[in-house]
Amino acid sequence: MSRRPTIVDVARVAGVSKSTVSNVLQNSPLVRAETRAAVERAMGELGYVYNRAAANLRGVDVGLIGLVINDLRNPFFTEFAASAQMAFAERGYATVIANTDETPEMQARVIASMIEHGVSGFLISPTYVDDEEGLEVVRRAGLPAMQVLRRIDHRTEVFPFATLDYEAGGRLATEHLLSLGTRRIAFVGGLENRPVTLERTAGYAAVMGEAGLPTFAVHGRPSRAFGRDMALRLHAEHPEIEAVLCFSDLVALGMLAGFAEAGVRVGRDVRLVGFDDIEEAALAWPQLTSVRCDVARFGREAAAAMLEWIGDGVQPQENRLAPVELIVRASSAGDV
Amino acid sequence: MSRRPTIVDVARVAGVSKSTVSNVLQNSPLVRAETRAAVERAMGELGYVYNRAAANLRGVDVGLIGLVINDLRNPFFTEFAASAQMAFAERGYATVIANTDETPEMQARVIASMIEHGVSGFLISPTYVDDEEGLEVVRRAGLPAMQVLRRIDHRTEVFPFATLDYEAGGRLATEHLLSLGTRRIAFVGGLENRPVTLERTAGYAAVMGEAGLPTFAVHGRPSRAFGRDMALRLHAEHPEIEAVLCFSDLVALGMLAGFAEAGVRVGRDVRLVGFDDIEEAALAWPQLTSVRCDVARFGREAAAAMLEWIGDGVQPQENRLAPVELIVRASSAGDV
DNA sequence: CTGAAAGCGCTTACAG
DNA sequence: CTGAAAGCGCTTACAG
Repeated sequence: MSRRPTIVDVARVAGVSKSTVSNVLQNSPLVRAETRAAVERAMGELGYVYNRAAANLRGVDVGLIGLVINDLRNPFFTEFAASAQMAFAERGYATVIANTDETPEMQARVIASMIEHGVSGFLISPTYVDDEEGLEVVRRAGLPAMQVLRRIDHRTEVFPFATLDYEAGGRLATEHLLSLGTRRIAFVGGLENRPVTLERTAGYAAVMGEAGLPTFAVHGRPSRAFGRDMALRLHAEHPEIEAVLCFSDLVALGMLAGFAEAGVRVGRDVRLVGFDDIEEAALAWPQLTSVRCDVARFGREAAAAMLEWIGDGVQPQENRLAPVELIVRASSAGDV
Repeated sequence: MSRRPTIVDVARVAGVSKSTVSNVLQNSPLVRAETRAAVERAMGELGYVYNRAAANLRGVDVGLIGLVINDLRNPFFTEFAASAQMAFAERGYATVIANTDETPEMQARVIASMIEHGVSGFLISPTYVDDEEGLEVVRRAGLPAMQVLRRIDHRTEVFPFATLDYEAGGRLATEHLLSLGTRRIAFVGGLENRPVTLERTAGYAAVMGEAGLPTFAVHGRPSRAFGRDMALRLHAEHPEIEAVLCFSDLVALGMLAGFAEAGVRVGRDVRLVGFDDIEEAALAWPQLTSVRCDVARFGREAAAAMLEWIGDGVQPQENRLAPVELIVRASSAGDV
């Protein structure tokens, strides 16, 4: 574990000055081809590795992006994080990822830590915080940051916000269920008063209202367990419900299990629609109709917007809604 | 976006030298309480943030760990990554995470990038590579690295290996099925000749052999889709099979869907056991018997071992097997 | 096209 | 207990 070679070592071996080595590193057009070759040979010989910390000190972009995720274990966010990370990697950026587990304290700590590490910018899917202090430290550090999927700071002129067009998804799903002739449609899942819940519910409520129908919503943790419980409860207490639009596929998959347990045939006795279209939706039985949110593409686009901001200084638009799409399968439409 | 304050600015405001500021930063016991207080006040006033890159240059541990994951989208690895990351965060370490998507090229690139960023060590769940070059660059950089969950480099004296005791899991599951009276037990899933597959199959094969029973194995991608296909095929072509031990819960959940589709009652007509005990196992219908691999604990322990290595120089033992446990539910035992 | 020199923000002996 | 000085590995004008 001897000292790692530096540009000075490379320079000595290549018989040039360290400035020249640095120029090679910078891909400067100034340096002659033979010189470059000699330097590169020396690097290979010595096993030289670039020291970004040193470069950073001189004010160069370190090539590090901070990715702060409220719940990395949720497949939806995992997909987002993985897609964004890989898009960054393709452009030569490494990604510091942290799971805040929905705790504001964790979020504050990891953001502070990432600033210390000199990240060039942030993509943050934030935890809901009471105070508006959440992202203030980022602004003070003068770092570009985008809020994705959840907006906790209303200053979108400072922290541009990008998400999927959930409201449109809610509309599409509800219109679909109406078109099948169902009238008594419930909305299940999603924590009350969360922006995401409000958006997903809004499209549903709007379409129901336009059709002159009453809404019926039960909110709660968007988990499989909640879905299962609600399926059993709806079956027992509200057998009149003909269709359910779920806050998320996790809830819908839980309801699928709960209905199976209760002997209710999904797609026939009751129509079920999920939200997100995670991989499993197509593999469940019956297959789950769902609002597809192409989160992989969303992740790549968010990464691209961030890099454009860092690289060319073009700040992303304040609010960006990525389109969604309804994927119809057997859980809502019977034997399709 | 003016220049960020440095220790020199803090020193000026606090009326001390920059050495003293640095001593405060290092929590040196040398500095007087009042001086420390004055320095901390100045830091707060200026919004000072520590610059780790600069500290790193002086040879201090940057507090960055590299986490290289072959498939971050797989919930099993997500859980591992999230647990490890959070354990590192608790000890003040940030984590650079990269998904290599099972490609050796990606793996080589992200490892190189992390070395440039000055990580203090690696936790690597590697991609299978043909050449043995995979981790060589890490060794040359003199960095500590553990292989987790998959061993691609046999030099465990250099790259200690830690995984879960899959063979014991296979034994437990097979003994359980035998104890229920089933004799024709198949093993489904897992890519052929992968170490993980071999380990998970080994326990099954050993117990079957001891019981004087023949083995029957079908290998393939450990995905839901594969599981569903195999359920349909087994039902059609091998109705004599009484029980199935799956390579993973994903395969088992796929089989659950496939059997449902085929009208086969799992837990009665056929007994099914999964592997990993992901959250969904307990929420499927029927609930899935599974070999529980406490990957969250495994992630925390791997992180702890890494930090001990970095901090105190104690290299982890060469091969470490974390215990597993069989969780019996309805898919194998009927109405339990 | 190449080299000598200054400086990025910190830490670390060392002297006081 | 505190400060002056050197140096970590790089980049960046600038002079040649």
